[in-house]
Amino acid sequence: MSVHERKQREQAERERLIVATARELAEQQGWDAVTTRRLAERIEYSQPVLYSHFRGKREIIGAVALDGAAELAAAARAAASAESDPRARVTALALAYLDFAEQHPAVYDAIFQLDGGLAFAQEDTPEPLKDAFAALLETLGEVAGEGVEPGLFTELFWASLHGIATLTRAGRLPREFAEQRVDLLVERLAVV
Amino acid sequence: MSVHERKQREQAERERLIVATARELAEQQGWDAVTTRRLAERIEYSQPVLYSHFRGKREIIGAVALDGAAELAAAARAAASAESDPRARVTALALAYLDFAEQHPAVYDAIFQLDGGLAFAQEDTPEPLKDAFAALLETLGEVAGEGVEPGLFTELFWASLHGIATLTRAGRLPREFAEQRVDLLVERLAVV
DNA sequence: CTCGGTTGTCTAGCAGTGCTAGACTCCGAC
DNA sequence: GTCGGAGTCTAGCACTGCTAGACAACCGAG
Repeated sequence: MSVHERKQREQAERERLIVATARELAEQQGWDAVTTRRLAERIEYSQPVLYSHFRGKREIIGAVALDGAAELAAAARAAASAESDPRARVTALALAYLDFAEQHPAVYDAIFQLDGGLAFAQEDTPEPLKDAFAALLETLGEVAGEGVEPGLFTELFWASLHGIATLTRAGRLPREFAEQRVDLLVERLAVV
Repeated sequence: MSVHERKQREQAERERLIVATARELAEQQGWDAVTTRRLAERIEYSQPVLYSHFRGKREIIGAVALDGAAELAAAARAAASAESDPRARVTALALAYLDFAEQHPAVYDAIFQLDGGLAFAQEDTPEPLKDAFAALLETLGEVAGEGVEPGLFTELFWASLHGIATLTRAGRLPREFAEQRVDLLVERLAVV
């Protein structure tokens, strides 16, 4: 039995290696550079090995997305917990979110932009994704305002952040005045 | 000379055909299905002909984006002009924007999501893109509120709409309650 | 009305993509 | 020590964007 267990351990180990390498490659050179050949070469196995762990490239992206979602949730909670005033918390959360998107564009894309074959906003949504939303909800729910469903408010606030993040990164929004935009967003949307 | 002119006319005609066909194909089957081979087949020419009009696929996407931006601007102005009350105008604009994104996902992607090799938010930004932003500014500038730069406010509002549009279309946001989200956005962001 | 040259178009091919069938090797169980 | 199966690789498929070079068609000059 222990042989079998060792093999399983090695299997899991290699799976982590694949995901970590894919992420690294994506962050260094963008997702376009993450080809199955290059990925295989980096992990020092042949291409077909990838397919014994994942159904295809899409599932690898999905795996990176799940990892990233957990980190995003942690970053959001860390930023929020550093502030006591509700409004300051929201600002900190927003800045942390945008910072994550800026610092880890490839991971952000894996989560929100690319097709990782993941289900969103459904019962079978993977836990890390649900939890990332929950992390936002914890802080944003407090400033939804009376008569406004916290979930709906969180969705809206999140969508706004997502729009800012993606448009900025794609060069559609000037980086100038980024902070003013966030301030204005918080000032108007958040009800104290 | 007239021979030369005729050739130029035919050239321009065929260029329109390429762009229109690319758009049609993208709207029918998504941009992934828009390959140079398929596109060439549909316009009943061989692949290299595409490259005598455009440097590559990216420029074709860019051309579709410019067409689309003009339409988006027109749709925005049409929606806004149908309302006299500033707040109602903003709501109408927002709904028109989201409706455009929903009805023409491929074109919307060409403008805001894909790389069409276009410059944004710069001096050399193509006119249709500038004009689309101007169309938003016309209506949104009115409700920026005191002491808030209309351009900045428009960018923020637009980013929010963009976030809603993309997250909804990617299945990240439930279509349910879409209208409530817009109402909330307008209610909070727009200052009458 | 013919002929040369330009202009336009096509065929064929390159290097790359995601993915897979089938051969092979190696290792644990008997 | 041998056998069977798990694990891995080589080689290849059908596709991608893009291009070099052969070819044909047509225009203007004589």
